[in-house]
Amino acid sequence: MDKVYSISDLAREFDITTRAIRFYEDKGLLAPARRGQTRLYSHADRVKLKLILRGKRLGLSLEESGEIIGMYDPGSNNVPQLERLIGKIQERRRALLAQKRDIDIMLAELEDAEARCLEARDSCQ
Amino acid sequence: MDKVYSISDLAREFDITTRAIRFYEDKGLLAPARRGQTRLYSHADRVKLKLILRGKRLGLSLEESGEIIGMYDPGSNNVPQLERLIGKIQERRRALLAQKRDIDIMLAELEDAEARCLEARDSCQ
DNA sequence: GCGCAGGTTGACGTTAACGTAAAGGTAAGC
DNA sequence: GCTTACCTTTACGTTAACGTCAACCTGCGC
Repeated sequence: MDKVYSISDLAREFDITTRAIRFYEDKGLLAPARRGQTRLYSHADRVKLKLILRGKRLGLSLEESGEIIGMYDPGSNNVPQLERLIGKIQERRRALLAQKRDIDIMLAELEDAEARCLEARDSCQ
Repeated sequence: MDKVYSISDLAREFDITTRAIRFYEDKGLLAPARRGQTRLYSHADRVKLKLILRGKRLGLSLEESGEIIGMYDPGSNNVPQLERLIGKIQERRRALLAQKRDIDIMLAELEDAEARCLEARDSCQ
C-alpha cells in the first residue's frame, strides 16, 4: 500500500495540470518525497491533494485548505496548541453548516424559479 | 414598500464597499435607477445583491451569480429559451447537491480530526 | 459663500491561482 | 546516438475581484 504516484499520475487522475500541483507545493500544501529531482507522491500526498480540490469546490482559498490539512494530525503534543486546533475545527464546522443553509436557501429559490419557468412555458400554449 | 436605498445604505447593511457594488454594476449584475448621477436601489436590487453575496459565500464567480440572477424571471416568452433556462436551473441544482455532499464529507473528516485532537489532549495527562 | 458629507467617473495597483513559454536534465526504446 | 516521453526550475503573463487614489459635482446647514 506504499504505492507512489508521479506528478502526472495525479494530474491525470484529478484532471488538473502538473503546474497546479507544483504550485500547491510552492504554497506549502504538499511536500512530496524526491528521487533526485523527481517528485514522488505517497498515498498521504494524494489524500492531501484531494482535500485541496474539495476545498476549492467549496470556495476555500488555498490558504484555508492548507489550514484544514494541518488539522489532520494533532502533531504537537502541547496542550494549548491542541486547544487552538480544536477551536479552529469547530469554527470550520460552523462555517460549513452555514454554507449548507445557504445552499438550502438557494435550492428553494431555484425550485421557485423553475416553477415559474414551467408555468411560463406551459402557458405559452 | 417601494423604498429606495442609497449605495452606502447597502454597503453598510451588507458590510461591503461601495466600490464593490459599483463593480457588480459594471459587470452587469445590477442596474439601479438614477436620479441625475446618483444611483437609487430598489428592493429588487437589494435582493439581487443578496443573491450575489450568497453566491460568493458558495464559491461562485460573479458571472455565475449573474446567470442565477437571470433565472429569476423567465423574461422571454419564447419556448426554446425557456427550455434552456430550465436546463440551467437543473444543472445548478445538481451542482449544489454535489456541494452538499462535499460538505458532508468534510464535516465527517473534521469530526474525526477533532476526536484525534481530543484524545491527544486528554492523553497528554 | 463655505465647508462638509455624500455622490460620481476614471485610472492605476494588488492579490490569488494558476497559464505559458524557455531552457534544460534523464531514462527508455530503436 | 537520436528521438521521445517525462521530469525539472525560472520567469513572465493573465484573469477575477476588487482596493485605492484623484478629481470632480451637489445638496444642506450655517
